[in-house]
Amino acid sequence: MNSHPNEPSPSGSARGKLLDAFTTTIREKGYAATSVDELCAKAGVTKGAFFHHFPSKGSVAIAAVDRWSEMSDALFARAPYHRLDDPLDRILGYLDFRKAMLRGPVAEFTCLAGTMVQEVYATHPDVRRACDASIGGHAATLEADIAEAMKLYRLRGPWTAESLALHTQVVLQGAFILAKAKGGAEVAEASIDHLRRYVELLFARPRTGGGRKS
Amino acid sequence: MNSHPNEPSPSGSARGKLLDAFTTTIREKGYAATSVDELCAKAGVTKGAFFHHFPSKGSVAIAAVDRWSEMSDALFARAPYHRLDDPLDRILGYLDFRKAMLRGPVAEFTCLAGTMVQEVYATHPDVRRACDASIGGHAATLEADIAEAMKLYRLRGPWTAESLALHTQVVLQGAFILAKAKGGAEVAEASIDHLRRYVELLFARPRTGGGRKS
DNA sequence: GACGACATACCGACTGGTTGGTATGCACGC
DNA sequence: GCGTGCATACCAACCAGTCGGTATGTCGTC
Repeated sequence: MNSHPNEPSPSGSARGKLLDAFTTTIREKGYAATSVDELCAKAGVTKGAFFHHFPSKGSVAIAAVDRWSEMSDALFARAPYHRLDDPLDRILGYLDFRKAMLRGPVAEFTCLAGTMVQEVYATHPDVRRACDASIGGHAATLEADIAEAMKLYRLRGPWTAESLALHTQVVLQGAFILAKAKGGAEVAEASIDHLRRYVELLFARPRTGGGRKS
Repeated sequence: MNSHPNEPSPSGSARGKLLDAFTTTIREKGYAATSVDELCAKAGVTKGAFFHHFPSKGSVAIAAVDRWSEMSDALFARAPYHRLDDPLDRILGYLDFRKAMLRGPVAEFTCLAGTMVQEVYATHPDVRRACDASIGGHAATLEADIAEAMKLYRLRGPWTAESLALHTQVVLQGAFILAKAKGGAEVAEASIDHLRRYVELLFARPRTGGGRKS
């Protein structure tokens, strides 16, 4: 899946540092506004190193998105909500986890793939595909829990596990945009609250206490 | 609110044509990847005309977003769902209207402000503000109907009219991103369906038939 | 109704800096 | 002695923005 044959490209190497610099810079300024020179400066490497490791600017984008997917897969895989018994609790746990991630500057909690795909979807088809795979792949990790919860609970309305999984990503991506527009994460938090409430309403809980939560 | 003293800058004039070209091009390729020369070529005017009407590239962005707001305000203001008696029906009518707008190429139904703010939120504060005002202003037009519906129906969960209005925009903006990533509007439609179902669940309808709808 | 003074709308050549990308060189490990 | 991993120097294309100029009004005033 990585563009280089083997090597996980550690952050210490020039390649890894370029990937890091790309990821953080694109989330701040976007793809087109970020120049190769700037990337090299931030990574502390020269342009020669850049074009030694990547044949073009677009190819770093693909490599960075691939690595982004791997790192976020790992991050979510080891998150504590997976240990919950009830699949619905795991879904809600995922949303709580995402909400808790909304800390610090906007550029530090937003999604690389979502940010980049807006700019390049029409001009760089291969980058678009990589971003789609990243978002879709992440959504797919939710699908199993959703499908399992659909068997356990009485449902409201006809919908598929896939569409709900994608809907969670829609809300998150949209929340990032509003957070950028407003300059703060509060809107994003409120929207995740709405999404959480929606999920709770979709799966009619058999019994036990009411729902508090903002 | 317009950057020029009077004049609504009709589409026939150089200024209007530049605004049109800007709006369509940015939704395809983004802000940074669109050059002033390209804008002039698409508008069929010269660079001299461009810098006669706008002091900088960034200032077209602001003028274009302002015009975008005005035009979309007008579009939604004359939409038929406003004639419905029930405020909840108006909210659902708005969502149906938005869903029906998802036709043709992705670049033709996406939002200028949402697309642009991703790129410039950290680098062009004035453009960011204009985008925020555009999205926030549009959300505000929903708030009255939501507030009215909140008085008529029994509600599930604690939330404000403002947060739900913003949540609708979050879902729409996110739906546009996923549509760009996947290269089609289907995800966006499915997400609006989810949002519609959420709204129906939030406002507990007193009686009368069940809810069909996809 | 002719006159000059000034404004608006636009043209297109030009500039200095930046862009993505290339060509070449070199140090070091195997 | 040869590939890997860089560094330096360089390039043509392109970038946003400038500037001197023109064509077409539109005033006031005599």
